[in-house]
Amino acid sequence: MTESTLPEPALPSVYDPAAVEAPLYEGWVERGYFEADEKSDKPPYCIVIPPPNVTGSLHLGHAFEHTLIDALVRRRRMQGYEALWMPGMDHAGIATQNVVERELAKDGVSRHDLGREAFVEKVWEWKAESGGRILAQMRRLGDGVAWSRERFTMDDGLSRAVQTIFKRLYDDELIYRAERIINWCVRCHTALSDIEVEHSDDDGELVSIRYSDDVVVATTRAETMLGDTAVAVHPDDERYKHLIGTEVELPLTGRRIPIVGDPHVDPAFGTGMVKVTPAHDPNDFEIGRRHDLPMLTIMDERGVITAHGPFQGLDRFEARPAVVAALRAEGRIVSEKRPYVHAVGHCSRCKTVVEPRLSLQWWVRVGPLAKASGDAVRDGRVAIHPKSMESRWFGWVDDMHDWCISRQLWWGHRIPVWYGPAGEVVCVGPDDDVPTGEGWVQDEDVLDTWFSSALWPFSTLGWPDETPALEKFYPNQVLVTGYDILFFWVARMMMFGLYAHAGAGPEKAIPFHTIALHGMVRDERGKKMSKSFGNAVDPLDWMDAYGSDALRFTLARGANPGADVPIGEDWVQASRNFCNKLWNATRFALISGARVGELPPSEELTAADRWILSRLNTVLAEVDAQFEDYQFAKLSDTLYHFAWDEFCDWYVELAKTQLGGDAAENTRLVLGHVLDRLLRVLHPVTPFVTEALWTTLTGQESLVVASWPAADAARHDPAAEATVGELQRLVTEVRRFRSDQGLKPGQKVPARVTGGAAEHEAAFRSLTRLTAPEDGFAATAQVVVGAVTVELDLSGAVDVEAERKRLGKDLANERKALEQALRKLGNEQFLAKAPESEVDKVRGRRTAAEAEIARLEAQLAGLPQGAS
RNA sequence: GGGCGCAUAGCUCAGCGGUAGAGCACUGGUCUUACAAACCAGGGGUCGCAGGUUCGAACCCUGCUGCGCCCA
Repeated sequence: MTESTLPEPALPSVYDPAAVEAPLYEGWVERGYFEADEKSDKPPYCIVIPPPNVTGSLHLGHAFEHTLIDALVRRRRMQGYEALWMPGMDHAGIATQNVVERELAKDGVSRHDLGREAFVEKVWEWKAESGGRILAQMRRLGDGVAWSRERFTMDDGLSRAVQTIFKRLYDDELIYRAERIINWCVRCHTALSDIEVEHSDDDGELVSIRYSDDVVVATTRAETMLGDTAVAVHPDDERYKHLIGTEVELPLTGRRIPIVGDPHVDPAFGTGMVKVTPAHDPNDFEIGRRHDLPMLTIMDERGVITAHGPFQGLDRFEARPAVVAALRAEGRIVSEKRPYVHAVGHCSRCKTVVEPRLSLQWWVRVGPLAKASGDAVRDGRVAIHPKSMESRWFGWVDDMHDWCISRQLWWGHRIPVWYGPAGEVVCVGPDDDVPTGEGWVQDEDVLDTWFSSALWPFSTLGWPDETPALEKFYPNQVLVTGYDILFFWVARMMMFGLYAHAGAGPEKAIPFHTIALHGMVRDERGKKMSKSFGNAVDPLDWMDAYGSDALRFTLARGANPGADVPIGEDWVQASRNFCNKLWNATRFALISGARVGELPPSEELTAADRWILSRLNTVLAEVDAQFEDYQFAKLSDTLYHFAWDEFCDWYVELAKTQLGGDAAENTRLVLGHVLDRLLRVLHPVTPFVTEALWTTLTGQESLVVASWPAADAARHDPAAEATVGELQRLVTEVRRFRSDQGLKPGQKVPARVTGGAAEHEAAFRSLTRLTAPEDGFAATAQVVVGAVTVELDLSGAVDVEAERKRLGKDLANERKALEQALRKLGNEQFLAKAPESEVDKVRGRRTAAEAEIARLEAQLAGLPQGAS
């Protein structure tokens, strides 16, 4: 049986991802592998995609998240679950409206020129033409989503879900309309919820203004003084107590405003007196409410001052220095601190400084909903992975503020509330008649995008209709998302999921059983990726250069639970190399005639065969446990080491000697068996290369629908592992000797082996290039490992100094080990208190070290003196 | 200002009570008939600092310093 008669398989010697990936993906889709059947008897496994933004394109954060989700879903599909990964996008109200308005602006057209209806029509046109680029990019990544079920938050069905839940919440008085201070973006011209505001420490100024001889206040927003309607002090502040109830004249305006006592004031900050601008500051608003103060709005929606003589028409940032200058002219500026670093809120969409503003908006009363969300985690119905993130969750849901849900936009779900001519307010459900007649108008605002995203785990499955898909796949099994949006949509999905399904009972109401949180993708130095910083990477570039599997494997390998993931090009390259390694290992196996078939009984297998099968069994069990615990980094690492360090570096090398002998046929079966299982378990993370190799190896249709390999405990073989472990130590020692001696890797050296190792002597000699002793064999050096002694004939050309150095190093290590052991054994406390097993271990270490030291000293003494 | 987290090899990270690990990078040697995107061998860490608990601490506790994140 000579291998040369076997045909060379049709695999080139280098893996070329570009040639493989696209056709494979299209084939999977065509054959419907990613579609799910809600009528199936299989247990359900459903994950909904965290909906990417319709304006977005694939970035590394998506690639990361999708890699994890895809791996989970693919594994469950292989395990026989009815696996469904729901794809889709959200309509991203502000972002999308901004994009389309920018487009229109190029032609000098504003949305107001078009009017609401025509503008929304334009947005739909834009969506059809340019939106959703990310969906095509997901195919490159290999995302196994059920394309036939793709959803969009503005679709009819999902819009109906939005209207349904709005009506229910409204009727339950969990939605209300109220005038409050909101975060106003003067550029986007809309309200923002608290979490759409990003705070940063910015340079500003702190100006202290004398309102009167007794009253000095400090502010970072001097222009707001125009809207002051009071000055507040702490009611117990002895310095100012007597002023409470008096009035002071507000400079520049001539208005007289009261001095009030309010416990909110911090007497230790500044002068202990604060100006109160109820219409332009959330804290001042509360003070204003408590003291029934007038609420004076001094800016319009663009942030332009609306009154007050000389300041009228100035932008807020122009008004600020102008007001300060005017006050200075009156000698009222006590001090100015500049720069003064303080926290400033910015619109998360456009980064414009947010203006707190009194405004009439719609709100969700989150109290009972947030409590239910906290309870679902508290009582274990919903698990958060990693558990350490739970405190973050409780910290948020247990102290959640009411959610501002109205947005002054045109793109989105319009609030289903109608106002009648006589002040009537009617909330309209999806099947209700819209009020008609003179004077009835619908609310102008639309809902926050997150309001519809919050329904995503069930609106995508058909809710509010009781569809078979909903019955089968709700609750979802897992939600995979970044810890940074735990509050954005996880909290909201929990609130709405639990509320909408409350009637189904606590177990069925939850939107998902598990929340698996991942971190942020960072660059190779751990820095946050951002366009402005210039370190953002387009994942498409890396997929082009190294293949999708390489990118996926790199991301999975970096995914420690809840932790951020640094990624650099070097690492993607390393993953590409790993894929190439798999490619070539399979290529070798095929050239060698490997095949998948029934394994012979253990008795007929060599120690090497039994060892790799034993290791495979262990690795399969480990990977299963790691998958169940969302330990993507660990499972990737486990597979990387098994594939490369154990299978390729040892088993394949050992197989080469076996293939030339009686065990050849068994070896082919073992090679095929291990490779088959290895490719299967790697498939969820690196679907493309494994598919290409596995179909070639097995001749079967696809790995996507192949079964998941189960660990087989019967293969566990400690004896074989011990045998091969000895062989590995022996081979490594001889190689070290050869390297230290400066022997060329290919150079054959005659050697005599005594003291064991008979079983694998052929393998040993092959791996170390040692030939059988010939006539006139004269040992000039020896390598000893345990009971085995290898005597080598270097034809007298021994580098004695190198040998002395090598043995000296070993000796030093052994002496150190002995010293440590003796120190412990000399400690009576250790002997008395440490567990017996621990003491025994140290005793064993001492005995072994003593023996090695004696041997090494003798060997050193036997070396020729002075020669080199 | 409040809360949370992290400081381990040149870099990025595992380990979380019993002789310090990985990947990449680095050094030396090899085109050894699957793979030079590879193979073989090697060097490299008083586990941020200071105390404490323990027979024993990278690992538990306290404080400090430096970073990061979230919230105000």
